[in-house]
Amino acid sequence: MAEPAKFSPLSELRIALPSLPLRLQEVGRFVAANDYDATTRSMRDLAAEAGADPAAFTRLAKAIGYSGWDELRAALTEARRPSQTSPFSARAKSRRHGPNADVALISDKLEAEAAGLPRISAHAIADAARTLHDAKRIWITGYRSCRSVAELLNYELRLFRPEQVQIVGASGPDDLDLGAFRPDEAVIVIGFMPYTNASVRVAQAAYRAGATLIAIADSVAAPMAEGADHVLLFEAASSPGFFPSLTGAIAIAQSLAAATFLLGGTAAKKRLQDTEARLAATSTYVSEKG
Amino acid sequence: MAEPAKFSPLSELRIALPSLPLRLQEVGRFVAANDYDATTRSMRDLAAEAGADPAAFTRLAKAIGYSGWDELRAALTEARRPSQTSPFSARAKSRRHGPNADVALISDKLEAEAAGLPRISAHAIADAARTLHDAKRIWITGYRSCRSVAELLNYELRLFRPEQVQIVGASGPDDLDLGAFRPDEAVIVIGFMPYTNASVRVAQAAYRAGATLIAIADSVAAPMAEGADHVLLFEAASSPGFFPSLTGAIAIAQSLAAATFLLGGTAAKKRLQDTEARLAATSTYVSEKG
DNA sequence: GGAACCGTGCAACAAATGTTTCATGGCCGA
DNA sequence: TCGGCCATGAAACATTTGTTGCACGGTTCC
Repeated sequence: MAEPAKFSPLSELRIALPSLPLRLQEVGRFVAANDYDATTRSMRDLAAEAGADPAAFTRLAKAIGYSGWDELRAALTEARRPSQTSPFSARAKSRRHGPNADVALISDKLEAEAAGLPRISAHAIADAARTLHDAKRIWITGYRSCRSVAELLNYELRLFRPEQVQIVGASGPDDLDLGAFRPDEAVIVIGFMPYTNASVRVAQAAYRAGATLIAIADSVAAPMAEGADHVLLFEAASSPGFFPSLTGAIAIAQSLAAATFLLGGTAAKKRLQDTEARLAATSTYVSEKG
Repeated sequence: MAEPAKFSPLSELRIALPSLPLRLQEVGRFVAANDYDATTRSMRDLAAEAGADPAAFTRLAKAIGYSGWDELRAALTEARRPSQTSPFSARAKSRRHGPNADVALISDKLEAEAAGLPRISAHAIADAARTLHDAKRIWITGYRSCRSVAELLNYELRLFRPEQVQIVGASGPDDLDLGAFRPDEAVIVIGFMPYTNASVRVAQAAYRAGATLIAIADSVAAPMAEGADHVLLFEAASSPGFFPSLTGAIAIAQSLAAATFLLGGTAAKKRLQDTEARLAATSTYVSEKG
């Protein structure tokens, strides 16, 4: 009965709309306008809100080629499913061959990463920064490629909070640090799939010690995010086929450091100036020439 | 019963997760990982796929403060509602002097960084990758916050070229490495204003030794870009007032690594697979569960 | 060692779901 | 004007839904 849907269900609906009975048009428009509710709420619920008969929804579905409302809704649900990376994969495939296929791939990668950045929640970062501001001490963890993110965060935070920030395992085996977590401290764990056992251990230790746990991960389902007080999400898999992308994690780390710095007020500002002055005094930097 | 949800339902779930019974944790993780299906499909369906008892879902919902699964699902549904186009609304609201003006700042920062990424030249990266592919050995340099970029590049390149990549100064004073540069080797120097003397010294040493010099910098006028065979530019100052942004540099580093990997062909692929297999064998990663 | 407790799966329950049937009312063609 | 047709709403239908009571097995605490 239900022919394979070549078009998106919403398109099918729009196309068939004009040739439908009056009431079905009404209901069809309602579905098109509220397709999210259509996938989540019940048929009777929708009927009540649309001021129509429940049966009209079943009839509508059959009128445009589905076996019933259930099947239409299933199609709508699949059409809305997130993480559909189809646009990129399709494009990457089509461009794969050619003289400079690698150039196209790099462009795609950059574009994808740029698209991923704005999805990061600024609110979540601001909240996490407040936590860091209140913490007596800040521990940072990241393994494998996430180590670079951890070290960047460590570096920037230490610019204005030198003695209160530290990477887990920096001064000896990780295990020694795990026992040092205290309830008024904050522990930041950075990781994405596949997750390293070590990072999960750190997160669990932080949780057990009662320390505030901040997870920077690619999913709320990440094991280090369990029991975390703050979870900052980034997209690691935005570029197909290559290593996972870290730009999102870097952006989060830098935003987090900047927000924490702002909360520090004049005290943080003075610390930063002191650090900069010391670096300048030891002639770390190339002197500016006219 | 159902208290007003201050946090997102997924956050509540995550926070409560560790203190839950074993089987409830299991289904909780499943819900967190498949929250879209959780809002659209039926409880029994989910239970079948998760290999758990349907009752567990009801119990999970009650355990974290909801009156039942229906209410939890309703909360998840609302949290996912697409009309929440946070980037614009959040910024528009808090743009003024509010309690959290920092949120607006973070949003701006992220947006600015996203806008900066596509300006990176894919061609320049592809050319530089070709150089790296031909190099007998690859040296990497970055100081201060650029150290994280250097280490990420080092990490990713070593995944498929273990013995030919190394950070300058990794095994002793920098000066020792400076004398080791050879004409058939490549040296990558990463830096932005203000430039550190050390990085400039490395660049000059590479130039004198006749090694191929690749500069990743914020300007063609950067001192380490003088005499460089390849200059990859990124925008460091895109966010006003804060620390310079490193997302551009990270994006370049990752694209560079990916492009070099592609040039490596099957040999590089095999190396990477070997590395991954070794990591898996030593149980570095959290084992995936069905 | 016994008792109380908790976590867990199974099965039965009432409620809600999507579907179908039926009766009604309006419309057009004869 | 009549007869057939179709759109429409209400009610009855079989399923499926989320829930709850109960029994079993393991653990903990006297």
